[in-house]
Amino acid sequence: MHDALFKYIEVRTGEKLTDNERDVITAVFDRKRMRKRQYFLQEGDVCRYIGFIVKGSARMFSVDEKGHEHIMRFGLESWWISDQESMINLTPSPYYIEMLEDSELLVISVPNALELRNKSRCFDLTVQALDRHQTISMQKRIHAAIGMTAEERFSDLSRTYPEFLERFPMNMIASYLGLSPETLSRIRKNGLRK
Amino acid sequence: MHDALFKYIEVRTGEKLTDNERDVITAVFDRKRMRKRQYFLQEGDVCRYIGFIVKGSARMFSVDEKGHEHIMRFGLESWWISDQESMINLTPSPYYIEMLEDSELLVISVPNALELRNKSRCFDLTVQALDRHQTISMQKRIHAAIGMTAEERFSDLSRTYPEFLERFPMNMIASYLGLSPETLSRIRKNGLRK
DNA sequence: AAATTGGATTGATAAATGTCAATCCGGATT
DNA sequence: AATCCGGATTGACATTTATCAATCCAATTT
Repeated sequence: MHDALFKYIEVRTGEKLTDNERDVITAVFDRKRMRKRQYFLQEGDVCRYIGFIVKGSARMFSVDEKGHEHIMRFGLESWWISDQESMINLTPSPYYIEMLEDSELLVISVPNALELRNKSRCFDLTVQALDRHQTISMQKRIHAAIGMTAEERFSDLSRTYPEFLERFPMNMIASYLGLSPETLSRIRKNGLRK
Repeated sequence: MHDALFKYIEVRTGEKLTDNERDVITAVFDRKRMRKRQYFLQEGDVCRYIGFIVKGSARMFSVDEKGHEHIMRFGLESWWISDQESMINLTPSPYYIEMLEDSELLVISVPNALELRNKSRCFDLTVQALDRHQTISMQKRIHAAIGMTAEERFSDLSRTYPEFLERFPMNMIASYLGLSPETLSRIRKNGLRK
């Protein structure tokens, strides 16, 4: 069912979708089930699809020369997954997108998504709002990364995305924060007294 | 003259501006001269204007409790300055935007900018492209911040924005990279041999 | 010319964080 | 029940980076 997506769009835009818009959207979003550990995108591939998470979760990460993983973002219900740079420039992605739980997605191809923005004003507005929202949240993350200590970053994350702590293992939280799992473990033990 | 902006929009959109569009744009962008060290935005203020740098440069930064400055972004000719979060949500900005050279800007109020997007398709497309571009470059910066060593970040910056090194003092480059000036100095002396 | 200022550099030292190895624990698998 | 495995923790130690203080230099300002 595409209801989760309809609702998401209506909430975001504050407008009601017409029957026609619903049909158009239904036509271009395919339902896709993915299992835990399955890859939505693999390093080296061009990102040709955008996924809307109806149920489940995902992470987008890179792997450096030493084999260490760096988590760029997480995804939860009602979040979108894709590598924007790869999908816009049609360049091979340096990232993996991996499902962290058995998940249910609504998937649209990149060309269809571009076309849909012309057909449905609501969808277009949604994408615009999403871009804006992303820019803002990324700016905050940069601010945290260059200006805060490890402990401050963790406590900031706990406030901003408490659900991450429930949903994802600590070694991934550490990677998201740019820390080693050991350091995060020690921070959680001692820190947060302030 | 607003020519620099017209040219920028036409290059970005690949479309030619109509005379009408040019008039509409000219009507809402004011020319503004600013001197070195003048503030375009101060911490605590709501960001009510967006600036297009015709000539000069700027930095956007925050100041933490210890009085340390953290540079979030630089601006050069043909770059835009504003705090997106503050201007969209009408919240007080945690950032300063300060001119680093005597500069010439084209300034538009936030409400006018929103309206202009409806009046000029080219302008709307430009803003969209800008948002997308920003998202991509911020993602790269996050990747650098959480996954690279200080030395790698500097060498990455040297490749991506060589003009920064020409134009801005090293203590600001250090702040942008999330490093102390001393550490950057030592990296530049020893590092980069790899 | 003298004085001031903003930046850059250097050395000594401290603090933060990473690395490596070992262990532990609980839930899933057989 | 025995085993396996992903994840968390801990200690010892290495490395990176920050901090503090001093100096230097060149460009302005006086």
